[in-house]
Amino acid sequence: MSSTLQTSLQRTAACGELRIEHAGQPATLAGWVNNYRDHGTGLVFIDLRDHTGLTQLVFDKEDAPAGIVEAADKLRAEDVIAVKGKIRKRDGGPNPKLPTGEIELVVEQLEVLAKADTPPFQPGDEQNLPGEELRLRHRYLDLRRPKMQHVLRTRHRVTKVARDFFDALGFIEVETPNLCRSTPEGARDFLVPSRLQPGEFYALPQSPQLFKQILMVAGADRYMQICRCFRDEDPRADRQAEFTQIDLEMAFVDREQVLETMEAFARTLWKEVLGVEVPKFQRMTWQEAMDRFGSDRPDLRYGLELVDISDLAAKTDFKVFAQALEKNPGSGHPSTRDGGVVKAFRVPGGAEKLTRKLTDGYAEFVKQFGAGGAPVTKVTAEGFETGIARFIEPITAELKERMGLEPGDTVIFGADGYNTCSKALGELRQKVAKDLDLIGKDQWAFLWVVDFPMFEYDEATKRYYALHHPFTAPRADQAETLLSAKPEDKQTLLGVLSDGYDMVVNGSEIGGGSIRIHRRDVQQKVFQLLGLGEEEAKAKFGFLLDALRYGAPPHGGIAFGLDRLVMHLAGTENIRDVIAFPKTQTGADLMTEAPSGVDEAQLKDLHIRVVEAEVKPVEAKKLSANPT
RNA sequence: GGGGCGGUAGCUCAAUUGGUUAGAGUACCGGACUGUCGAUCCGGUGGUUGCGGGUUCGAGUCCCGUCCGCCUCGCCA
Repeated sequence: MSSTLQTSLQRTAACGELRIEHAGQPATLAGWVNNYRDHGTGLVFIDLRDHTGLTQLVFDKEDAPAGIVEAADKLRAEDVIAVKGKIRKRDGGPNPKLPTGEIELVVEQLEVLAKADTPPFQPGDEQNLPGEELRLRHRYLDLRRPKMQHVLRTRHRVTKVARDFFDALGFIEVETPNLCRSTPEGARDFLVPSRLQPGEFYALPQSPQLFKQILMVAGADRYMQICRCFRDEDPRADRQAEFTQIDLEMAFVDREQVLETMEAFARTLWKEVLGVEVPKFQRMTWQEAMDRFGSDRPDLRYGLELVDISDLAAKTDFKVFAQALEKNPGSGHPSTRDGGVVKAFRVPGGAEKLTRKLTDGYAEFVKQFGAGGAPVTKVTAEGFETGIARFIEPITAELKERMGLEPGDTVIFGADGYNTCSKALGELRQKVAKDLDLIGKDQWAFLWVVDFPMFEYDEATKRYYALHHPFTAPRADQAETLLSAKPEDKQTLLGVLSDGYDMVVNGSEIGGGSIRIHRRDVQQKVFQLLGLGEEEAKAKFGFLLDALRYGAPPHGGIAFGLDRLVMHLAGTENIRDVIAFPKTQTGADLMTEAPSGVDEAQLKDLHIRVVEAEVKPVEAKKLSANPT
């Protein structure tokens, strides 16, 4: 059957909205054929789908004009049709699985708007989800799935709530450029060649950071933008090279005002989207988060807290402990010098639940974070047994007291430099929580992590790096220390705290920001410490230094990761699920087959020559990309 | 750049130690059927086991390379 070019039937209802009270009324529906149940010459059932749900259509020879049942007989999955008929209470009894399950539409008029080829997979079949590769290749089918429609709509809801919330507080949305100057710090830039200026390049923005600061200097007062950002680094389950930020900045504020505003936004979001009342956020310093959880974005939905037992470990004869404690000797806080530590966490009831197989796996697991292993032991009424029990026997009483150990617990140890030890145990803590199913459903553990160090020092390149970014202000009480410090005052500089903050929920960083530097001398000092010479700073950030010269208000802000917010609100573990057209791990869009080669003429315009040896074998790529 | 897992019918998967004609469910095609809703029943089509090479009497299975996808370390101011 050929389909029509235009529909003469106009929808009067969506497929998910008809109820028993509509029985007796006429209705016109349009949508996709989800499913057909063909009872032969006289009776056909079709489930018609749109983004709102399903309605059962009945084509019954006894109730329908001649020819319609025969036409319905030919309908297949994903055909697009419009139907007109009468709503009635179902003859065959209700289907409790459907919201529309008490009614059906008796079809009197059928229009086939588009026949569909047999689809590679059926969006209506939630039981039998195809592989993600296929879903991405046929994203138009994948997005028809009710779950994906829900995500699209959740995402819309989030941006809508954001715009309304901040508009009510006097924020204005301002667009900033996508063709930007490349910046030296931070992630790898995506570059765009300039046609008009041969050999020069734009960079796509990693964030509108400097533009929004300039807007504060320009008197915008309160700025917001929902903007795309680009970082040319390898993706992860929660990270895409191209992602979206809800970007915000406020003038004449201190940290407290920013945190209050942004916390109110997050709570509004959870209330509006999920109906969840989020209690006031906890706050935790970066140092405390690292000490207790081995992470700057701790998941507070469960315990398994890390305890420093270095002093007790020093009393044992265990070589692993002794060697760790000798690492990176020096004075000062362990976090700034990576001094050797021994830490441990208690797994309540672990003696029974943590099998040998699991704990052996943990030893392997921590190796990927640079740790040598993860010694374990079990707690008994008398002391310890198995694992490293005999080594820690001398400190039995003290260890039990320090960690609150109970018989039946397992203790997992880590011994290394502070950074490695914290990272390894922090990651292991999360793994144990998952393995033992300690994470309750529908728990929301929000917190602010504050008081980050300004700098970290990289031994390989022998220089400081900004932990957040180079425009983050030092905490007010640290400014003088910073200004008077010399680059060689390493202990002092590594101890300087910034006025930065991260919003964290369930172990995931969903927003990060800071009070910015609004004083030119402070900004210059930071550039200097980061190894940017005066000339270089002027060349790369002259516009910022100039702007700071002409009257900059104190300001600060935050950027939320929109994709991650939606992940949490939609309950998905994968960032690709909340992006309509995401890319794979090799940066490919499987539907459009981007990236692609371009014409010689285009390259010539852009003054670009591709080095042949580095071109990927296109034949092989195309062959496996198109199995059909 | 490193580590791990995967790729078999349109789709989801199976195939003993390397051994006969690579199977099942579903989809698709044909037929039957007037109350189904994962419809049912009968019959049928459908495969260069990602690609290339190697070992072997014999490879979906073993080896090497490569491509694609996922997880991850590095990276992500």
